[in-house]
Amino acid sequence: MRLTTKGRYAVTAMLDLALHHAQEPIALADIARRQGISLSYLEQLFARLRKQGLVDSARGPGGGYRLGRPPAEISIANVIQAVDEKVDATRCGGKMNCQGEERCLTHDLWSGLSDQIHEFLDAISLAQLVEKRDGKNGAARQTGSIQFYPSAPDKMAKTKAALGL
Amino acid sequence: MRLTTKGRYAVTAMLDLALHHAQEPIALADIARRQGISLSYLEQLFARLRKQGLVDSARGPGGGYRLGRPPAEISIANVIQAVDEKVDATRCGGKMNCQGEERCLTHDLWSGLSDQIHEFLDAISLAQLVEKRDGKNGAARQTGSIQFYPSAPDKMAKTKAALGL
DNA sequence: TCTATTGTTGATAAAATTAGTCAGGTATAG
DNA sequence: CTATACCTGACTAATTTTATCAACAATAGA
Repeated sequence: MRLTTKGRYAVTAMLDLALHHAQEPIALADIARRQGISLSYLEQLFARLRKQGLVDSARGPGGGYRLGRPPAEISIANVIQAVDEKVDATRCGGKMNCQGEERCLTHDLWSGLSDQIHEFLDAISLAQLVEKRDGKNGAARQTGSIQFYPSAPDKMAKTKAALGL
Repeated sequence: MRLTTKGRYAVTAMLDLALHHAQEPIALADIARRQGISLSYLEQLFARLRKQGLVDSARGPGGGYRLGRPPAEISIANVIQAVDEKVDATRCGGKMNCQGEERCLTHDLWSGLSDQIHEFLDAISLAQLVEKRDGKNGAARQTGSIQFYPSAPDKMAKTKAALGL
């Protein structure tokens, strides 16, 4: 799991879409203007988001993009993975041909952590982020009260367990 | 909070050090060989880690690096922040001069999430990762039972609260 | 004490990867 | 038709990673 500006742009754009969910399709040009991201870069990102089914597109005048499924069913991890093609984190692909005991050991530790991060981000949906701030007006950062991904209770349990709770 | 290969290398190297904690200093050449990271890159990373006091260095034959403080007192977030100089995540530095309502809105959502990720990683120490696999031999990834950062119980509570628990 | 060895430190630059731009094409509503 | 907005692929810029080099520090052994 990697977390770069690319993923941040994608999440930001998807949040923008989620805020206009169930309305007319949103043109990328609007998102570009609102979020301060270049149109051409957005086009590149949305090509991938579309391939993953995270968004639907409509061409022509009045066209644009819509969320491919309800915001509650799109996790942050979904979005990031769609645009940030995964790099073989361990560099020994599934800890084979990984010579030396020490190496596999640290690689195991890292990939364990990496899994935790992934589960963490997979437990947060677009809907949650949006709902969260509907309660408080604009004070989204002070009080962090993020709920778990509701449509995947099994993952929630898993993440809770992972946190030792 | 950014999560790139650079941070991964740093964490991997620090884990390697943690595994040899309280022994002789470890030469970077050893880590480079064991973890498959270029020596020169490690030298650059460790220059930063040293400046942050996360490691101590010893020169001369038999020299190398040691952890700067007990592994239980070094969080993953510490390591990543030391090498990955922070990028202004919102691009409107603290949500000022952020024209347009929509923009600040999504930026708030993002920075809230970003804070969560940071707290999450700050709640995991090197010691925990190492201890974790001491129980199970090599099966570190299947059962994720990461404990919270023991020397910072306040942060643990904060993270728990952030998760809505 | 002198010297060879091992290893750090810092600067600089090349190679490789990633991020972002640009110029054109395609579909569609009016 | 035509204006809008998606789509695609080639291109450039920026960053990350590796490599090279020149000093410097500490130690072991003669």
